[in-house]
Amino acid sequence: MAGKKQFDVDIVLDAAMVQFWRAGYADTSLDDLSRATGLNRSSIYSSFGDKDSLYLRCLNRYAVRYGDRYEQALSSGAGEPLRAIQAFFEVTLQRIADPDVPDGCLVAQTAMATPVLSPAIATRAIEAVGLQRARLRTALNTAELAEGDAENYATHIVAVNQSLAVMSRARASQKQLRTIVDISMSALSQALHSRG
Amino acid sequence: MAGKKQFDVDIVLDAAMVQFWRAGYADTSLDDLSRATGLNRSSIYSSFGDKDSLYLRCLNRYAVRYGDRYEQALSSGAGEPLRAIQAFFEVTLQRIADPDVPDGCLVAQTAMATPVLSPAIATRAIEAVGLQRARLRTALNTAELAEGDAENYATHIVAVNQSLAVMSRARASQKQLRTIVDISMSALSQALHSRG
DNA sequence: CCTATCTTGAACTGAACAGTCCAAGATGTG
DNA sequence: CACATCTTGGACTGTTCAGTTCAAGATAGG
Repeated sequence: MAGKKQFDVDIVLDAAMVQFWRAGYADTSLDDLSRATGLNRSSIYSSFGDKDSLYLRCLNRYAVRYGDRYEQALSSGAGEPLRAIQAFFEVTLQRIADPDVPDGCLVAQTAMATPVLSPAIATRAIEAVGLQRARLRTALNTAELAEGDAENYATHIVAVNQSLAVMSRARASQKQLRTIVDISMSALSQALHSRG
Repeated sequence: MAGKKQFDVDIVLDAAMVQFWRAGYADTSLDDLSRATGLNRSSIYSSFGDKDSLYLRCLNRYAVRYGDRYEQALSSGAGEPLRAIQAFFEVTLQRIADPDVPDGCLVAQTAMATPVLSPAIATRAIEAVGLQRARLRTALNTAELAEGDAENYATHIVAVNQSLAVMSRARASQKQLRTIVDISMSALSQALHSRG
């Protein structure tokens, strides 16, 4: 059982990420991680460092993976902000509908726990939210919308997107989640039409 | 030091509530509770039962206290849904601005942790969200809005209200939180005016 | 002022925790 | 086949956890 690494780092990180995502930092023990990944404690420590380091790596992985998908969604509706934002929300709605990953959102959950997490982890979660807002601001920065409005709608949309994490954990139905999104979309549509 | 209770139950529950609210269930130890309340472990157990029972009691206290404030806000704008909902959001915005209590929201945070909390606690948090939605539905059930719209806006507003908890923990400014609310208010205003 | 009653503080218990260590043994090289 | 190298599993450490126990002593009633 040695000589070469006996596992695929990406698969292990995915398993750890899902475990943290489902149960949170505090309620995930190293035994949980060992069980979820199939690795024993020594291998986890030698490959990923301590619990904080592994969590940070999982959070980064999550932020990059879904960040890419959000980015892609936003640019798929290029030039048409309404379609871009709809595609953006669709990423979240589909993730919540996917039975292979937990409800909620690792970033939202990390943000909620900032008072008890290490500064590095808390900072990373806040950064992820800020990056999300920047992406949205760019997608909304068209002739159809005043600059300040782009900023404001970006803030609103980031928040509504996070609210889906809370509501999905509160057992809201897919239909209810769509309703939440639809009303924000109608507000955006209104703002775009009053100018365009 | 005995004969009569040496403490005020309400003050103790408030202290425990704030502790849970700030740090969450998992990151609050009985030592933390003992420190926060000034009571020792025996007194906590004899007066409130185990950690789960105390948490549930704090959650109920939170739900009732702020539930009353939300209720009051909604009825303060009687007949005028727009004013009622604005007052509703104001309760949350002022709570977040209050330096005497933590950011975030005990209900939102409990909802986020449903996968690792006891069923009784998880159920109570989900109930609290449902009650909030019912309150909003009632306040929105006017001639100015179709019945289905009242339901839909209630769902949206509950979600946006929860999003303020996440965003406040992600260090959003008061101004940003107000922007989030304002855009939902504009959507509601639009829906009301297109009928009234 | 005496006694039954009740709160309280501190010590205790067994379990779970994060993190460390090392012998066993599989691997790749020569 | 032999040896140096590196991963791995499991045992171990010290700490912290939730929950229990109980003697010390304060209180209220007679």
